[in-house]
Amino acid sequence: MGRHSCCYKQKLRKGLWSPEEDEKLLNYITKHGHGCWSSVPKLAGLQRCGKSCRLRWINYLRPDLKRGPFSQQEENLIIELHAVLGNRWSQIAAQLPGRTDNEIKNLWNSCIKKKLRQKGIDPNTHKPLSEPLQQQVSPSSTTTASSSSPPSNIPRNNNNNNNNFFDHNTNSTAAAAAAAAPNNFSWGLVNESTVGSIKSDDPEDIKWSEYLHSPFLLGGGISNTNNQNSSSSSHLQPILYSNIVKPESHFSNTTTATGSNPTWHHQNDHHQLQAASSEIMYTNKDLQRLAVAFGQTL
DNA sequence: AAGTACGTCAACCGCAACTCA
DNA sequence: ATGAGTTGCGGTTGACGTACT
Repeated sequence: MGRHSCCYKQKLRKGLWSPEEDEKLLNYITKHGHGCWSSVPKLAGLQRCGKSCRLRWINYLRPDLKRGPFSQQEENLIIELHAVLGNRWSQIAAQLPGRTDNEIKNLWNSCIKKKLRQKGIDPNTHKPLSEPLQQQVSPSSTTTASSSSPPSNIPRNNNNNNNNFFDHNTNSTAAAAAAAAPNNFSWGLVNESTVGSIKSDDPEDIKWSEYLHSPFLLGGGISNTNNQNSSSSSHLQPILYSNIVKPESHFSNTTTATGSNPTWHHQNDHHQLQAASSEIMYTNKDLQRLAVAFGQTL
């Protein structure tokens, strides 16, 4: 493990890319696709490691990149997504077509954090800065009070096949994540040990709770666009990521004709969330965990 | 004009997870 | 089951430009 094997090779260039290098890489990938990144530099005639080539392509050369400054709408979306996802920049970027995780991370660190602080909002917790720290950290927290970087503390799941941001594994990490989550929302709720942990007097939290209990998230509104074989126990069920954003921001809660099952509707058909084509895939196992956490069955 | 502080951004680094022999 | 090779992610760094003193 550790350092990429190609980085051991001698005479590899580092630092900024020259226009000539960009041209070589662009020409090669346009003609052949990237394939195995480790072989790209050799085949493209570049004195770079594959990792560097990949990064350059993803962050700069990719044809579908959107250039220019972020719009206010994009910034707002990033803030909302960060409140839910923490520092999972790649997942945030997936909701902003044409933007890269690196770009969003830089924007967050250099600009948005500052703006939020100026508004009296803690960029880590998304709560007012004046709020006592004790209220931000649950008594069962295994994290220190100073590590007030909630969702960003959640261990990332690098399973690239499902992009699932829920922790499937340990009680300790789930508890830490739950303790650090914004608005007392329990990030440990997918862990059986924390079932029923959504407890709050905050009206916003209640909305969250209602939303999280909505039929959509629990399977009622989930369409299986990826695998039509619903009898398969391992098939993936996509949930549009936009439905994880706080509902009061983008959705209105209405009831169906039957009056029994509330459904969430997007308030703006042209919102970028709608434009985002990427979907987060959940396995049945994930959904079952959610159901268990909420005391419901699928 | 020169020096310093600050902000932005591209790129690197280290790590974890995945793939495959 | 194991380990080397590969990929992707988030944190961090350093170069560069601009504002300020």
